Amino acid sequence: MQEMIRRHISQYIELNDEQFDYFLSLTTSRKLRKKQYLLQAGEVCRYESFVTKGCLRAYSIDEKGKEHIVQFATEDWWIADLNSFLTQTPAFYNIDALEDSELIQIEKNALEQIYSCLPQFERFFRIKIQKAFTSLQSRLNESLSGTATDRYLSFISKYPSFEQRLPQHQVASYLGISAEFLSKIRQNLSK
Amino acid sequence: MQEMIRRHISQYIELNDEQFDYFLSLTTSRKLRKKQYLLQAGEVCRYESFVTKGCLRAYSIDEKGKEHIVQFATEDWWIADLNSFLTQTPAFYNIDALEDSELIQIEKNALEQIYSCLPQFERFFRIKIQKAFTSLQSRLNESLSGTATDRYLSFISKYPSFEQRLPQHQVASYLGISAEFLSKIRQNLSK
DNA sequence: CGTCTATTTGAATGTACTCAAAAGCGGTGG
DNA sequence: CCACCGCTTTTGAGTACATTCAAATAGACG
Repeated sequence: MQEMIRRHISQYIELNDEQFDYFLSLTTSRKLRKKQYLLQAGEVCRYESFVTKGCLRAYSIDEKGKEHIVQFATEDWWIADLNSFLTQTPAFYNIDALEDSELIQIEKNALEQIYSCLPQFERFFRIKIQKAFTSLQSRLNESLSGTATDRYLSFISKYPSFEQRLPQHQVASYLGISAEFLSKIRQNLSK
Repeated sequence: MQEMIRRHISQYIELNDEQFDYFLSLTTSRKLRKKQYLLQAGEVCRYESFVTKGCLRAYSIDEKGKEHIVQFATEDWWIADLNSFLTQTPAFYNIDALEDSELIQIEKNALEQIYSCLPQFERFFRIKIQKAFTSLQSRLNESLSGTATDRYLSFISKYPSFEQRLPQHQVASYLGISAEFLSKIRQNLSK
């Protein structure tokens, strides 16, 4: 599970044993049970979390009590309320586990220590966030331009495995539609 | 106008005269007339552009020929098709000028040279893109959770000056609604 | 086995879109 | 300086996409 994050980081920057051990020494690991919160809106997001096992979601709750999923994270993904983490202010999003999960976590102080000792990590997180940005932009663009059916088809082609793994109403929440309507969309597609 | 970008960068990282001059020596400046393209979908996005004057937009065009604005950029903003710029592949978005504009541009090679000579620029662009990410996330969340009226109100409170500066149908395109419907929303709000 | 949650189905409703036409506004040329 | 042209905004009628609410069915888990 440490190997997992090492391979992940090594895709973007060079890292020798000593450097990696230093990085690891500043992280902690953690297990979450299904349905357990990693973060609740209003708390400060203390960690960026790398998922080594399981599946989590970040979501907001609107005035009517409805949930809106902004991100899923499975193996090899990072998850946090980034704004809360960076500014150490109360979180807007909730994060919880959709399956029993395992994480490697890093605190803000530790991350800044890493940035100063191992500046290539600036690069690593710059690249990661750039990728996250462009895919978020494409998701926004789809939600501006396409119909719910378009977005659903795009979702299952981008993330085929999620289709198996996630309950339908979670996918509906991610797509920004009601669970009932997703059911109707699927019914239509199957003919 | 060089002063403008210097102040902008100095908000995030330390920069002495020599370093700034080196940075500047790797940039070029450019003027655009209203309606002129900075980038057309299909071209490779060669530059990240910092706006010192004027206003630009990045937008996609869907199958039906409709435009969807993903970003505006006025003074002190950066604009690019980031995915195209980073991977040097054909752009998905178009970028053009909504007003006569002036830019400071940097090419990918130049930027990488800067990253290696002045590593604090890694930090600068990491921070910039993190902010862009969190505000994009909040925009997506609004489009998942709220009605068009909510999004319009949020838009004018976040960017009051845009309201003056931009034609209404551009705002509508940014919000993901038709120009006619925005007109109807405004009519309702004014009573 | 029973309970709780997830999915499906249907009817009524609401939100936003399309198309068409009219009104407003700004710039340009005669 | 005014008339005209093009573009933006408004208004209205009809339509499409997605929601809500309710009820029935199906699955999952202790």
